[in-house]
Amino acid sequence: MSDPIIARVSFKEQMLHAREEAIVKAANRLLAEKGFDAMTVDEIAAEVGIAKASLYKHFPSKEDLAAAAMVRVMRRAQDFLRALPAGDAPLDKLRAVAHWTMQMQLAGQMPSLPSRNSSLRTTLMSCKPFLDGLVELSDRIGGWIAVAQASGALNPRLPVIAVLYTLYARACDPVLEFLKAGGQHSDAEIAELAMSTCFDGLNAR
Amino acid sequence: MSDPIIARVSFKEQMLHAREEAIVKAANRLLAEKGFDAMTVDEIAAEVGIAKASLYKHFPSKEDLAAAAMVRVMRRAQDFLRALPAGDAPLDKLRAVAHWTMQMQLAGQMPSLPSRNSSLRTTLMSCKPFLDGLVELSDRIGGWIAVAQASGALNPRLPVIAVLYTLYARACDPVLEFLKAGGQHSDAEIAELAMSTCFDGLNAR
DNA sequence: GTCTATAAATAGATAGAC
DNA sequence: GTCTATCTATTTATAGAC
Repeated sequence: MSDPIIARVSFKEQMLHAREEAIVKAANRLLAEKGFDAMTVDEIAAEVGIAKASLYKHFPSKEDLAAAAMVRVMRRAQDFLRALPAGDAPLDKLRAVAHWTMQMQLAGQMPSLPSRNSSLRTTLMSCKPFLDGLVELSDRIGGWIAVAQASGALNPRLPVIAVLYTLYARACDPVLEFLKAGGQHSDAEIAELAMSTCFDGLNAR
Repeated sequence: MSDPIIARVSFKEQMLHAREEAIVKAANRLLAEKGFDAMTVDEIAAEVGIAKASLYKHFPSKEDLAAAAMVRVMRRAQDFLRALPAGDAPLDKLRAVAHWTMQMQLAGQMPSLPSRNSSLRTTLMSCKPFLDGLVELSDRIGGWIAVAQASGALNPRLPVIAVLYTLYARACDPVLEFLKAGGQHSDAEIAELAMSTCFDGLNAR
């Protein structure tokens, strides 16, 4: 067997990591359900089942905790992008990403974006892991957009940045929530409708 | 001249109304800028230039004040709909409405929609003027959508409710804010891009 | 590290003088 | 009706025992 001292440290670290993962996961869920301003640290602690003071031993502030949750989502998005088959056409990759973000939202795991002058925005703009992830994400997706436009698959008259922002915005599209509240459609149908309006538009073709 | 007593009462009422209009207007602006949860009653009072206690003489709560602002926007939307030429094709009317909501948002006058379990939602769901306005608006627009689909202008495979919700959602589309922050496009160009992605989609045609 | 208890700050709402 | 001053509740954050 391995050195007992190392093993014990490793076990402790695993427990620590698991606890922090549970905290960030709860924050992620509440961030999706009600947004940064409306959610409280008490709720997060209650959902994890620990005292609020314990939570503050792991994260220095509510903003930092929320930022960690945002970084976690960013990492998941990057993992998804990397797992896409390299041979797929750029348009197919873009559609896959859009569909993934919609499924994330329908599953209650996509944070609603912070309002314009929220304190969370300030923190995120100083959060290197988040910004780096955002830049890498935007570069990859932006590249696919440009190629898809050149090949005639995407409308070439739209600036790349406009298409990119539109895809980001559709990840938080309230239409999904509206239709889900209506109760007339399954999650799969809702995602298909949103995909259609996003890529094909409302007009007939 | 008219009866001086009546004239004086009328003048007072005009002042009262003007004051309340100023309050609601400030609330409307802040509702658009940072949303219901993030804005404070102190900010509203400061913007109007009155004491917070005075504000509470006009409106019983923050929720009621915000609801009044929402009703005001609803009334403006109804006025816009009624002013549309009766001879216009339904699709043109739908495009005109969408364009109007985008201009409202670019002008900082479109309230961002309250998060799922905000106390404002509860108040709005009990606010008859708002609900009546919403129903009338939805009926009118829904009728145009159905006709536009029957005439082959709009995609007939989309449920009317999905198109309606999409138009509502695009009134608060964060893409407009993103592009405006980018500083590369004028408001008119941004509105055109949003109109194109909404009705024509991202795909080439 | 986790807890209970509490501090410190903020925000919605009100009392009471004028 | 408007103001100043204050109340009450909530929320972020911390102190200190274990």
